[in-house]
Amino acid sequence: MGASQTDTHGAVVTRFAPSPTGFLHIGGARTALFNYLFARHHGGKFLLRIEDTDRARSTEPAIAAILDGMRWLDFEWDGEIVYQFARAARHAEAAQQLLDTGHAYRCFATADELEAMRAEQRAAGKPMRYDGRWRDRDPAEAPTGAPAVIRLRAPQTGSVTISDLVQGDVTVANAELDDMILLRSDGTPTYMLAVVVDDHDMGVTHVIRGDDHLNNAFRQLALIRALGWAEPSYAHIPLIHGSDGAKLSKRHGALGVDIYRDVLGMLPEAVENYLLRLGWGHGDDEFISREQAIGWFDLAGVGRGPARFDQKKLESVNGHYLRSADDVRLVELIAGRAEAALGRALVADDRDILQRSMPELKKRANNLNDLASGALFYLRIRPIPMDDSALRLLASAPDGLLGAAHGAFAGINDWTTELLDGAARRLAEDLGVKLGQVAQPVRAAVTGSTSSPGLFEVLETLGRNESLGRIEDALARTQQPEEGVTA
RNA sequence: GGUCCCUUCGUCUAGCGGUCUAGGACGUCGCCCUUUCACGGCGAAAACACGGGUUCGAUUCCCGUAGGGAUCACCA
Repeated sequence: MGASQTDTHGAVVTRFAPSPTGFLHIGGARTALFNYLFARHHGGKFLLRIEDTDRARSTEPAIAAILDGMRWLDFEWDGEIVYQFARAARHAEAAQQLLDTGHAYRCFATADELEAMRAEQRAAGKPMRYDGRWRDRDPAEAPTGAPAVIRLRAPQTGSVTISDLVQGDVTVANAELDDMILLRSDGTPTYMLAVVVDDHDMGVTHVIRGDDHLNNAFRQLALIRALGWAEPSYAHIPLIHGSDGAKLSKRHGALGVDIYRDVLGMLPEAVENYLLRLGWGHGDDEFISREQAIGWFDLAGVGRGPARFDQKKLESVNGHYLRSADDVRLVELIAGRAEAALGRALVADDRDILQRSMPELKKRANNLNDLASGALFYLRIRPIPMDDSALRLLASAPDGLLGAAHGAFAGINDWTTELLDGAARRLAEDLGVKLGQVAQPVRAAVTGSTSSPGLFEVLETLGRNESLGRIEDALARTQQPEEGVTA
Protein backbone atom coordinates (compact mmCIF):
# COMPACT_ATOMS: atom_id res chain seq x y z
CA MET A 1 0.00 0.00 0.00
CA GLY A 2 2.59 2.60 0.99
CA ALA A 3 1.88 6.22 0.21
CA SER A 4 -0.84 5.74 -2.34
CA GLN A 5 -3.48 5.87 0.37
CA THR A 6 -3.17 9.62 0.65
CA ASP A 7 -4.74 10.08 -2.75
CA THR A 8 -8.19 10.32 -1.23
CA HIS A 9 -7.90 14.10 -1.12
CA GLY A 10 -10.01 14.74 1.91
CA ALA A 11 -12.72 12.29 0.94
CA VAL A 12 -14.16 10.36 3.85
CA VAL A 13 -12.88 6.85 4.40
CA THR A 14 -14.32 4.72 7.20
CA ARG A 15 -13.76 1.12 8.07
CA PHE A 16 -15.33 -1.66 10.05
CA ALA A 17 -12.69 -3.84 11.67
CA PRO A 18 -14.09 -6.86 13.49
CA SER A 19 -11.93 -9.55 14.98
CA PRO A 20 -13.07 -12.94 13.74
CA THR A 21 -13.42 -14.62 17.10
CA GLY A 22 -17.14 -15.21 16.72
CA PHE A 23 -20.30 -14.21 14.89
CA LEU A 24 -21.15 -10.67 13.90
CA HIS A 25 -23.03 -9.63 16.98
CA ILE A 26 -25.65 -6.96 17.22
CA GLY A 27 -23.26 -4.37 18.64
CA GLY A 28 -20.77 -4.93 15.88
CA ALA A 29 -23.57 -4.63 13.35
CA ARG A 30 -24.42 -1.20 14.69
CA THR A 31 -20.81 -0.08 14.49
CA ALA A 32 -20.71 -1.31 10.91
CA LEU A 33 -23.96 0.50 10.16
CA PHE A 34 -22.70 3.82 11.48
CA ASN A 35 -19.47 3.49 9.51
CA TYR A 36 -21.39 2.55 6.41
CA LEU A 37 -23.88 5.39 6.74
CA PHE A 38 -21.26 8.00 7.50
CA ALA A 39 -19.18 7.02 4.48
CA ARG A 40 -22.17 6.95 2.15
CA HIS A 41 -23.48 10.23 3.51
CA HIS A 42 -20.22 11.89 2.56
CA GLY A 43 -19.81 10.03 -0.69
CA GLY A 44 -16.73 8.36 0.72
CA LYS A 45 -15.51 4.83 1.08
CA PHE A 46 -16.45 2.13 3.56
CA LEU A 47 -13.67 -0.40 4.04
CA LEU A 48 -13.64 -3.77 5.73
CA ARG A 49 -10.70 -5.15 7.66
CA ILE A 50 -10.54 -8.46 9.44
CA GLU A 51 -8.38 -8.18 12.55
CA ASP A 52 -7.09 -11.70 12.71
CA THR A 53 -3.79 -11.15 14.45
CA ASP A 54 -4.88 -13.27 17.38
CA ARG A 55 -4.11 -16.55 15.68
CA ALA A 56 -5.36 -18.66 18.53
CA ARG A 57 -8.85 -17.18 18.56
CA SER A 58 -9.40 -16.23 14.93
CA THR A 59 -11.29 -18.77 12.85
CA GLU A 60 -12.43 -19.21 9.27
CA PRO A 61 -16.04 -19.90 10.24
CA ALA A 62 -16.07 -16.65 12.18
CA ILE A 63 -14.85 -14.74 9.15
CA ALA A 64 -17.53 -16.41 7.05
CA ALA A 65 -20.18 -15.57 9.65
CA ILE A 66 -19.17 -11.93 9.71
CA LEU A 67 -19.22 -11.59 5.94
CA ASP A 68 -22.53 -13.42 5.86
CA GLY A 69 -23.97 -10.94 8.36
CA MET A 70 -22.62 -7.97 6.44
CA ARG A 71 -24.22 -9.20 3.25
CA TRP A 72 -27.51 -9.97 4.91
CA LEU A 73 -27.68 -6.45 6.26
CA ASP A 74 -26.55 -5.18 2.88
CA PHE A 75 -23.63 -3.19 4.21
CA GLU A 76 -21.70 -3.16 0.99
CA TRP A 77 -18.03 -2.42 1.53
CA ASP A 78 -15.62 -0.91 -0.95
CA GLY A 79 -12.53 -2.58 -2.29
CA GLU A 80 -10.83 -5.72 -1.12
CA ILE A 81 -11.08 -7.01 2.39
CA VAL A 82 -7.88 -6.35 4.30
CA TYR A 83 -6.64 -9.22 6.44
CA GLN A 84 -4.53 -7.80 9.19
CA PHE A 85 -2.40 -10.86 9.82
CA ALA A 86 -1.12 -10.76 6.27
CA ARG A 87 0.36 -7.35 6.99
CA ALA A 88 2.55 -8.39 9.92
CA ALA A 89 5.75 -7.57 8.05
CA ARG A 90 4.56 -4.04 7.41
CA HIS A 91 3.71 -3.65 11.09
CA ALA A 92 7.15 -4.85 12.12
CA GLU A 93 8.64 -2.42 9.66
CA ALA A 94 6.83 0.47 11.36
CA ALA A 95 8.10 -0.73 14.73
CA GLN A 96 11.62 -0.79 13.37
CA GLN A 97 11.18 2.74 12.07
CA LEU A 98 10.18 3.83 15.55
CA LEU A 99 13.19 2.07 17.00
CA ASP A 100 15.48 3.79 14.51
CA THR A 101 14.09 7.21 15.27
CA GLY A 102 14.27 6.72 19.01
CA HIS A 103 10.49 6.68 19.46
CA ALA A 104 10.58 3.11 20.68
CA TYR A 105 12.87 0.90 22.70
CA ARG A 106 13.37 -2.71 23.63
CA CYS A 107 12.09 -3.90 26.98
CA PHE A 108 13.46 -7.09 28.48
CA ALA A 109 11.15 -7.32 31.45
CA THR A 110 9.73 -10.81 31.85
CA ALA A 111 6.10 -11.64 32.38
CA ASP A 112 6.81 -12.63 35.99
CA GLU A 113 8.64 -9.41 36.58
CA LEU A 114 5.74 -7.35 35.25
CA GLU A 115 3.26 -9.33 37.27
CA ALA A 116 5.26 -8.62 40.41
CA MET A 117 5.35 -4.96 39.50
CA ARG A 118 1.58 -4.82 39.14
CA ALA A 119 1.04 -6.69 42.37
CA GLU A 120 3.14 -4.10 44.13
CA GLN A 121 1.23 -1.25 42.52
CA ARG A 122 -2.05 -2.85 43.40
CA ALA A 123 -0.96 -3.31 47.01
CA ALA A 124 0.11 0.31 47.18
CA GLY A 125 -3.21 1.38 45.75
CA LYS A 126 -1.52 2.92 42.75
CA PRO A 127 -2.63 2.68 39.15
CA MET A 128 -1.16 -0.31 37.40
CA ARG A 129 1.15 0.89 34.69
CA TYR A 130 4.42 -0.17 33.16
CA ASP A 131 7.03 1.76 35.08
CA GLY A 132 9.42 2.34 32.17
CA ARG A 133 12.22 0.31 33.68
CA TRP A 134 13.88 -0.25 30.30
CA ARG A 135 12.96 3.09 28.82
CA ASP A 136 16.34 4.64 29.43
CA ARG A 137 18.36 1.61 30.30
CA ASP A 138 21.20 0.43 28.17
CA PRO A 139 20.06 -2.64 26.19
CA ALA A 140 23.55 -4.00 26.74
CA GLU A 141 22.53 -4.69 30.32
CA ALA A 142 20.00 -7.21 29.11
CA PRO A 143 20.74 -10.83 29.75
CA THR A 144 22.18 -12.30 26.58
CA GLY A 145 19.66 -13.90 24.31
CA ALA A 146 16.73 -12.70 26.42
CA PRO A 147 13.54 -12.06 24.46
CA ALA A 148 12.42 -8.47 24.22
CA VAL A 149 9.30 -6.58 23.29
CA ILE A 150 9.36 -3.23 21.58
CA ARG A 151 7.63 -0.46 23.48
CA LEU A 152 6.63 3.02 22.41
CA ARG A 153 8.59 5.80 24.11
CA ALA A 154 5.44 7.77 24.87
CA PRO A 155 5.45 11.35 26.11
CA GLN A 156 5.32 11.47 29.90
CA THR A 157 4.32 15.06 30.45
CA GLY A 158 1.59 17.23 29.11
CA SER A 159 -1.71 15.87 27.90
CA VAL A 160 -3.55 14.72 24.82
CA THR A 161 -6.98 15.84 23.87
CA ILE A 162 -9.13 14.16 21.31
CA SER A 163 -11.90 16.09 19.63
CA ASP A 164 -14.16 13.12 19.42
CA LEU A 165 -17.08 13.56 17.04
CA VAL A 166 -19.41 11.86 19.50
CA GLN A 167 -17.83 12.33 22.90
CA GLY A 168 -16.64 15.89 22.39
CA ASP A 169 -13.25 17.07 23.61
CA VAL A 170 -11.75 14.52 25.92
CA THR A 171 -8.41 15.19 27.58
CA VAL A 172 -6.12 12.79 29.33
CA ALA A 173 -2.77 13.50 30.98
CA ASN A 174 0.13 11.69 29.38
CA ALA A 175 1.16 10.63 32.84
CA GLU A 176 -1.90 8.36 32.81
CA LEU A 177 -0.59 6.46 29.83
CA ASP A 178 2.32 4.07 29.87
CA ASP A 179 4.70 2.77 27.24
CA MET A 180 2.59 0.26 25.36
CA ILE A 181 3.96 -2.75 23.62
CA LEU A 182 4.18 -2.49 19.86
CA LEU A 183 5.83 -5.75 18.96
CA ARG A 184 5.61 -8.86 21.08
CA SER A 185 8.70 -10.84 21.96
CA ASP A 186 7.86 -13.27 19.19
CA GLY A 187 7.96 -10.41 16.71
CA THR A 188 4.23 -10.22 16.05
CA PRO A 189 2.48 -6.86 16.25
CA THR A 190 0.00 -5.95 18.95
CA TYR A 191 -3.43 -4.64 18.16
CA MET A 192 -2.34 -1.07 18.95
CA LEU A 193 0.39 -1.08 16.34
CA ALA A 194 -1.56 -2.99 13.72
CA VAL A 195 -4.59 -0.72 13.93
CA VAL A 196 -2.58 2.45 13.59
CA VAL A 197 -0.53 1.18 10.68
CA ASP A 198 -3.48 -0.32 8.86
CA ASP A 199 -5.73 2.67 9.32
CA HIS A 200 -2.97 4.85 7.97
CA ASP A 201 -2.18 2.63 5.02
CA MET A 202 -5.84 2.25 4.17
CA GLY A 203 -6.28 5.99 4.24
CA VAL A 204 -8.91 5.90 6.94
CA THR A 205 -10.03 9.43 7.79
CA HIS A 206 -12.71 8.63 10.36
CA VAL A 207 -12.37 5.97 12.99
CA ILE A 208 -15.87 5.12 14.17
CA ARG A 209 -15.95 2.35 16.79
CA GLY A 210 -17.26 1.33 20.18
CA ASP A 211 -16.38 3.58 23.08
CA ASP A 212 -14.55 0.71 24.69
CA HIS A 213 -11.75 1.92 22.41
CA LEU A 214 -11.77 5.51 23.62
CA ASN A 215 -8.90 4.88 25.99
CA ASN A 216 -6.95 3.23 23.22
CA ALA A 217 -7.34 6.30 21.06
CA PHE A 218 -5.03 8.32 23.29
CA ARG A 219 -2.27 5.77 23.04
CA GLN A 220 -2.82 5.34 19.34
CA LEU A 221 -2.56 9.08 18.86
CA ALA A 222 0.83 9.07 20.58
CA LEU A 223 1.90 6.34 18.21
CA ILE A 224 0.61 8.18 15.15
CA ARG A 225 2.47 11.29 16.19
CA ALA A 226 5.69 9.36 16.73
CA LEU A 227 5.28 8.00 13.23
CA GLY A 228 4.64 11.49 11.92
CA TRP A 229 1.38 10.50 10.27
CA ALA A 230 -1.87 12.39 9.78
CA GLU A 231 -4.33 12.02 12.62
CA PRO A 232 -7.76 10.62 11.79
CA SER A 233 -10.96 11.95 13.30
CA TYR A 234 -12.45 9.77 15.99
CA ALA A 235 -16.02 8.93 16.89
CA HIS A 236 -16.51 6.60 19.83
CA ILE A 237 -20.05 5.37 20.00
CA PRO A 238 -21.54 3.99 23.22
CA LEU A 239 -21.94 0.27 23.55
CA ILE A 240 -25.35 -1.35 23.52
CA HIS A 241 -26.59 -2.67 26.84
CA GLY A 242 -28.95 -5.50 27.60
CA SER A 243 -32.35 -4.91 29.16
CA ASP A 244 -30.66 -5.31 32.55
CA GLY A 245 -28.41 -2.34 31.86
CA ALA A 246 -25.23 -4.37 31.62
CA LYS A 247 -23.02 -4.28 28.60
CA LEU A 248 -24.06 -6.59 25.81
CA SER A 249 -21.19 -8.92 25.13
CA LYS A 250 -20.74 -12.26 23.49
CA ARG A 251 -20.99 -13.92 26.84
CA HIS A 252 -23.81 -11.73 28.04
CA GLY A 253 -26.87 -11.54 25.84
CA ALA A 254 -25.34 -10.39 22.58
CA LEU A 255 -26.66 -12.54 19.79
CA GLY A 256 -25.24 -12.95 16.33
CA VAL A 257 -27.19 -11.33 13.54
CA ASP A 258 -27.72 -14.82 12.13
CA ILE A 259 -29.83 -15.56 15.21
CA TYR A 260 -32.01 -12.55 14.50
CA ARG A 261 -32.44 -13.80 10.96
CA ASP A 262 -32.76 -17.55 11.42
CA VAL A 263 -34.14 -18.02 14.91
CA LEU A 264 -36.00 -14.83 15.68
CA GLY A 265 -37.26 -14.31 12.14
CA MET A 266 -36.27 -10.68 11.71
CA LEU A 267 -36.01 -8.77 8.47
CA PRO A 268 -32.65 -7.08 7.81
CA GLU A 269 -34.22 -3.68 7.16
CA ALA A 270 -35.98 -3.91 10.51
CA VAL A 271 -32.77 -4.75 12.36
CA GLU A 272 -31.05 -1.89 10.59
CA ASN A 273 -33.82 0.58 11.38
CA TYR A 274 -33.91 -0.48 15.01
CA LEU A 275 -30.15 -0.27 15.38
CA LEU A 276 -30.10 3.16 13.79
CA ARG A 277 -32.71 4.49 16.20
CA LEU A 278 -30.82 3.06 19.14
CA GLY A 279 -28.73 5.98 20.26
CA TRP A 280 -29.60 8.21 17.34
CA GLY A 281 -32.70 10.01 16.24
CA HIS A 282 -34.03 12.30 13.57
CA GLY A 283 -36.85 14.26 15.16
CA ASP A 284 -39.86 12.05 15.74
CA ASP A 285 -39.15 9.77 12.81
CA GLU A 286 -39.46 6.10 13.70
CA PHE A 287 -39.23 4.41 10.32
CA ILE A 288 -36.26 5.50 8.31
CA SER A 289 -35.34 4.04 4.95
CA ARG A 290 -31.79 3.30 3.92
CA GLU A 291 -31.91 6.28 1.59
CA GLN A 292 -33.16 8.61 4.29
CA ALA A 293 -30.62 7.28 6.72
CA ILE A 294 -27.80 8.06 4.32
CA GLY A 295 -29.17 11.52 3.82
CA TRP A 296 -29.74 12.26 7.48
CA PHE A 297 -27.06 10.44 9.40
CA ASP A 298 -24.58 12.45 11.36
CA LEU A 299 -22.20 11.60 14.16
CA ALA A 300 -23.11 14.65 16.24
CA GLY A 301 -26.58 13.18 16.75
CA VAL A 302 -25.29 10.00 18.35
CA GLY A 303 -25.94 9.97 22.07
CA ARG A 304 -23.10 9.59 24.53
CA GLY A 305 -24.85 7.31 26.96
CA PRO A 306 -25.31 3.59 26.37
CA ALA A 307 -28.74 2.50 25.15
CA ARG A 308 -30.56 -0.61 26.25
CA PHE A 309 -31.61 -3.20 23.75
CA ASP A 310 -35.39 -3.67 23.69
CA GLN A 311 -36.55 -6.85 22.02
CA LYS A 312 -40.21 -5.76 22.12
CA LYS A 313 -39.49 -2.66 20.15
CA LEU A 314 -37.45 -4.59 17.63
CA GLU A 315 -40.41 -6.95 17.18
CA SER A 316 -42.68 -4.01 16.63
CA VAL A 317 -40.39 -2.44 14.05
CA ASN A 318 -40.09 -5.83 12.41
CA GLY A 319 -43.86 -6.13 12.26
CA HIS A 320 -44.02 -2.83 10.46
CA TYR A 321 -41.55 -3.93 7.82
CA LEU A 322 -43.24 -7.30 7.54
CA ARG A 323 -46.53 -5.64 6.69
CA SER A 324 -44.95 -3.60 3.94
CA ALA A 325 -42.79 -6.41 2.60
CA ASP A 326 -43.36 -7.95 -0.79
CA ASP A 327 -45.55 -11.08 -0.64
CA VAL A 328 -43.40 -13.17 -2.95
CA ARG A 329 -40.38 -12.42 -0.83
CA LEU A 330 -42.23 -13.34 2.35
CA VAL A 331 -43.35 -16.67 0.92
CA GLU A 332 -39.72 -17.46 0.15
CA LEU A 333 -38.66 -16.45 3.64
CA ILE A 334 -41.18 -18.66 5.40
CA ALA A 335 -41.00 -21.60 3.00
CA GLY A 336 -38.26 -23.37 4.91
CA ARG A 337 -40.00 -22.90 8.24
CA ALA A 338 -43.28 -24.18 6.82
CA GLU A 339 -41.62 -27.23 5.32
CA ALA A 340 -39.96 -28.05 8.60
CA ALA A 341 -43.25 -27.81 10.47
CA LEU A 342 -45.16 -29.76 7.86
CA GLY A 343 -42.50 -32.37 7.31
CA ARG A 344 -42.86 -32.15 3.55
CA ALA A 345 -41.70 -30.03 0.67
CA LEU A 346 -43.89 -27.21 -0.55
CA VAL A 347 -45.38 -27.60 -4.01
CA ALA A 348 -46.48 -24.93 -6.45
CA ASP A 349 -50.05 -24.97 -5.14
CA ASP A 350 -48.79 -24.41 -1.62
CA ARG A 351 -46.79 -21.38 -2.65
CA ASP A 352 -49.75 -20.09 -4.57
CA ILE A 353 -52.09 -20.31 -1.64
CA LEU A 354 -49.49 -18.77 0.66
CA GLN A 355 -49.03 -15.85 -1.62
CA ARG A 356 -52.74 -15.22 -1.92
CA SER A 357 -53.17 -15.29 1.82
CA MET A 358 -50.08 -13.26 2.62
CA PRO A 359 -51.78 -9.82 2.69
CA GLU A 360 -54.01 -10.99 5.55
CA LEU A 361 -51.43 -13.18 7.21
CA LYS A 362 -48.73 -10.55 7.54
CA LYS A 363 -50.95 -8.22 9.49
CA ARG A 364 -50.96 -10.79 12.26
CA ALA A 365 -47.26 -11.44 12.65
CA ASN A 366 -44.29 -9.53 13.96
CA ASN A 367 -41.70 -12.05 12.88
CA LEU A 368 -41.22 -14.76 10.29
CA ASN A 369 -41.84 -17.57 12.78
CA ASP A 370 -45.30 -16.32 13.65
CA LEU A 371 -45.97 -15.62 10.01
CA ALA A 372 -45.06 -19.19 9.10
CA SER A 373 -47.04 -20.81 11.89
CA GLY A 374 -50.01 -18.61 11.12
CA ALA A 375 -49.94 -19.84 7.53
CA LEU A 376 -49.71 -23.52 8.33
CA PHE A 377 -53.42 -24.27 8.43
CA TYR A 378 -53.74 -23.41 4.75
CA LEU A 379 -51.24 -26.12 3.93
CA ARG A 380 -52.51 -28.89 6.18
CA ILE A 381 -53.87 -32.04 4.70
CA ARG A 382 -57.31 -33.26 5.78
CA PRO A 383 -58.26 -34.02 8.36
CA ILE A 384 -56.42 -31.03 9.80
CA PRO A 385 -55.19 -31.01 13.39
CA MET A 386 -57.18 -28.99 15.91
CA ASP A 387 -55.83 -27.10 18.85
CA ASP A 388 -57.50 -27.35 22.27
CA SER A 389 -59.42 -24.12 22.05
CA ALA A 390 -60.86 -25.15 18.67
CA LEU A 391 -61.89 -28.52 20.07
CA ARG A 392 -63.55 -26.88 23.04
CA LEU A 393 -65.36 -24.41 20.83
CA LEU A 394 -66.65 -27.14 18.56
CA ALA A 395 -67.80 -29.20 21.50
CA SER A 396 -69.69 -26.34 23.06
CA ALA A 397 -71.20 -24.97 19.86
CA PRO A 398 -75.00 -25.14 19.67
CA ASP A 399 -76.23 -28.37 18.14
CA GLY A 400 -76.66 -28.32 14.44
CA LEU A 401 -75.00 -24.99 13.81
CA LEU A 402 -72.03 -26.35 11.97
CA GLY A 403 -74.19 -28.64 9.89
CA ALA A 404 -76.48 -25.77 9.03
CA ALA A 405 -73.51 -23.67 8.01
CA HIS A 406 -72.29 -26.48 5.82
CA GLY A 407 -75.66 -26.63 4.18
CA ALA A 408 -75.75 -22.92 3.57
CA PHE A 409 -72.29 -22.89 2.03
CA ALA A 410 -72.84 -26.01 -0.01
CA GLY A 411 -75.52 -24.21 -1.93
CA ILE A 412 -73.00 -21.72 -3.22
CA ASN A 413 -71.28 -22.43 -6.49
CA ASP A 414 -69.70 -19.05 -7.09
CA TRP A 415 -67.31 -19.38 -4.13
CA THR A 416 -66.54 -15.76 -3.31
CA THR A 417 -66.03 -13.83 -0.10
CA GLU A 418 -69.13 -11.74 -0.78
CA LEU A 419 -71.50 -14.65 -1.31
CA LEU A 420 -70.09 -16.65 1.59
CA ASP A 421 -70.42 -13.64 3.83
CA GLY A 422 -74.01 -13.12 2.69
CA ALA A 423 -74.93 -16.75 3.22
CA ALA A 424 -73.51 -16.77 6.72
CA ARG A 425 -75.33 -13.60 7.68
CA ARG A 426 -78.60 -14.90 6.31
CA LEU A 427 -78.18 -18.10 8.27
CA ALA A 428 -77.40 -16.24 11.46
CA GLU A 429 -80.45 -14.09 10.97
CA ASP A 430 -82.68 -17.09 10.26
CA LEU A 431 -81.46 -18.83 13.36
CA GLY A 432 -81.67 -15.67 15.40
CA VAL A 433 -78.03 -15.79 16.49
CA LYS A 434 -75.10 -13.48 16.10
CA LEU A 435 -72.82 -13.88 13.16
CA GLY A 436 -70.03 -14.95 15.46
CA GLN A 437 -72.13 -17.92 16.59
CA VAL A 438 -72.01 -19.20 13.07
CA ALA A 439 -68.55 -18.01 12.12
CA GLN A 440 -66.60 -19.33 15.09
CA PRO A 441 -67.45 -23.04 14.75
CA VAL A 442 -66.75 -22.81 11.03
CA ARG A 443 -63.47 -21.11 11.73
CA ALA A 444 -62.51 -23.84 14.17
CA ALA A 445 -63.43 -26.50 11.64
CA VAL A 446 -61.61 -24.91 8.79
CA THR A 447 -58.49 -23.53 10.48
CA GLY A 448 -58.17 -25.81 13.50
CA SER A 449 -57.91 -22.71 15.63
CA THR A 450 -60.05 -20.00 17.16
CA SER A 451 -58.18 -17.16 15.61
CA SER A 452 -57.36 -16.58 11.99
CA PRO A 453 -57.68 -14.07 9.19
CA GLY A 454 -61.20 -13.10 8.14
CA LEU A 455 -63.20 -16.31 7.82
CA PHE A 456 -64.70 -15.65 4.42
CA GLU A 457 -61.35 -14.74 2.93
CA VAL A 458 -60.02 -17.97 4.37
CA LEU A 459 -62.86 -19.97 2.83
CA GLU A 460 -62.39 -18.34 -0.53
CA THR A 461 -58.65 -18.94 -0.49
CA LEU A 462 -59.11 -22.55 0.56
CA GLY A 463 -61.64 -23.18 -2.17
CA ARG A 464 -65.04 -24.87 -2.17
CA ASN A 465 -64.01 -28.49 -1.98
CA GLU A 466 -61.38 -28.09 0.69
CA SER A 467 -63.57 -25.82 2.81
CA LEU A 468 -66.62 -28.06 2.71
CA GLY A 469 -64.43 -31.08 3.25
CA ARG A 470 -62.89 -29.61 6.38
CA ILE A 471 -66.33 -28.78 7.75
CA GLU A 472 -67.45 -32.35 7.04
CA ASP A 473 -64.38 -33.63 8.89
CA ALA A 474 -65.36 -31.60 11.91
CA LEU A 475 -68.94 -32.74 11.65
CA ALA A 476 -67.83 -36.35 11.58
CA ARG A 477 -65.67 -35.72 14.56
CA THR A 478 -68.42 -34.21 16.72
CA GLN A 479 -70.92 -36.83 15.70
CA GLN A 480 -68.80 -39.73 16.81
CA PRO A 481 -68.81 -39.21 20.59
CA GLU A 482 -72.47 -38.22 20.82
CA GLU A 483 -74.82 -39.54 18.23
CA GLY A 484 -77.85 -37.96 16.77
CA VAL A 485 -77.29 -34.45 17.93
CA THR A 486 -77.06 -32.81 14.55
CA ALA A 487 -80.08 -31.37 12.88
C1' G B 1 -9.24 1.94 43.29
C1' G B 2 -7.03 5.54 39.12
C1' U B 3 -8.59 7.86 34.58
C1' C B 4 -12.48 9.13 31.22
C1' C B 5 -17.69 9.40 29.92
C1' C B 6 -22.99 9.55 30.85
C1' U B 7 -27.92 10.88 33.51
C1' U B 8 -35.74 13.44 30.03
C1' C B 9 -41.73 8.48 30.94
C1' G B 10 -40.33 1.03 32.39
C1' U B 11 -37.37 1.28 27.34
C1' C B 12 -35.58 4.12 22.69
C1' U B 13 -35.78 9.16 22.07
C1' A B 14 -37.45 14.91 20.70
C1' G B 15 -35.84 19.17 23.21
C1' C B 16 -30.13 22.61 21.71
C1' G B 17 -32.55 29.66 27.96
C1' G B 18 -38.59 31.65 27.53
C1' U B 19 -42.67 27.92 22.23
C1' C B 20 -42.66 22.63 28.22
C1' U B 21 -49.59 22.49 31.49
C1' A B 22 -42.15 18.52 28.52
C1' G B 23 -43.51 15.90 22.19
C1' G B 24 -43.14 10.94 19.50
C1' A B 25 -42.42 5.54 19.51
C1' C B 26 -42.39 0.55 21.99
C1' G B 27 -44.60 -1.60 26.16
C1' U B 28 -49.00 -1.23 29.69
C1' C B 29 -54.32 0.01 30.41
C1' G B 30 -59.23 1.64 28.40
C1' C B 31 -62.52 2.60 24.25
C1' C B 32 -63.85 2.23 18.96
C1' C B 33 -63.84 -0.86 14.55
C1' U B 34 -65.24 -6.17 14.33
C1' U B 35 -67.23 -13.13 12.85
C1' U B 36 -62.02 -14.52 16.10
C1' C B 37 -57.05 -12.79 16.32
C1' A B 38 -54.64 -8.99 14.36
C1' C B 39 -54.21 -4.35 11.63
C1' G B 40 -56.10 0.48 12.14
C1' G B 41 -58.25 4.70 14.98
C1' C B 42 -59.00 7.35 19.65
C1' G B 43 -57.65 8.08 24.70
C1' A B 44 -55.14 7.27 29.68
C1' A B 45 -51.30 6.46 33.25
C1' A B 46 -45.99 7.34 32.86
C1' A B 47 -39.94 11.31 32.90
C1' C B 48 -36.55 16.41 33.13
C1' A B 49 -31.77 11.83 39.47
C1' C B 50 -30.70 15.33 43.77
C1' G B 51 -28.47 19.92 45.76
C1' G B 52 -26.25 24.46 44.81
C1' G B 53 -25.21 28.35 41.57
C1' U B 54 -25.38 31.70 36.64
C1' U B 55 -29.66 34.36 34.69
C1' C B 56 -35.28 38.53 34.57
C1' G B 57 -36.05 33.24 33.44
C1' A B 58 -33.65 26.88 33.60
C1' U B 59 -35.13 20.31 31.05
C1' U B 60 -31.64 23.30 28.37
C1' C B 61 -25.23 26.63 31.00
C1' C B 62 -21.57 25.78 35.43
C1' C B 63 -20.18 23.14 40.07
C1' G B 64 -20.99 19.31 43.65
C1' U B 65 -23.55 14.67 45.32
C1' A B 66 -25.68 10.17 44.04
C1' G B 67 -26.30 6.53 40.41
C1' G B 68 -24.72 4.21 35.83
C1' G B 69 -21.07 3.07 32.09
C1' A B 70 -16.08 2.42 29.71
C1' U B 71 -11.11 1.22 30.51
C1' C B 72 -6.62 0.02 33.09
C1' A B 73 -2.81 -7.45 29.19
C1' C B 74 3.20 -9.64 25.20
C1' C B 75 -6.58 -9.76 23.76
C1' A B 76 -8.48 -7.25 20.18
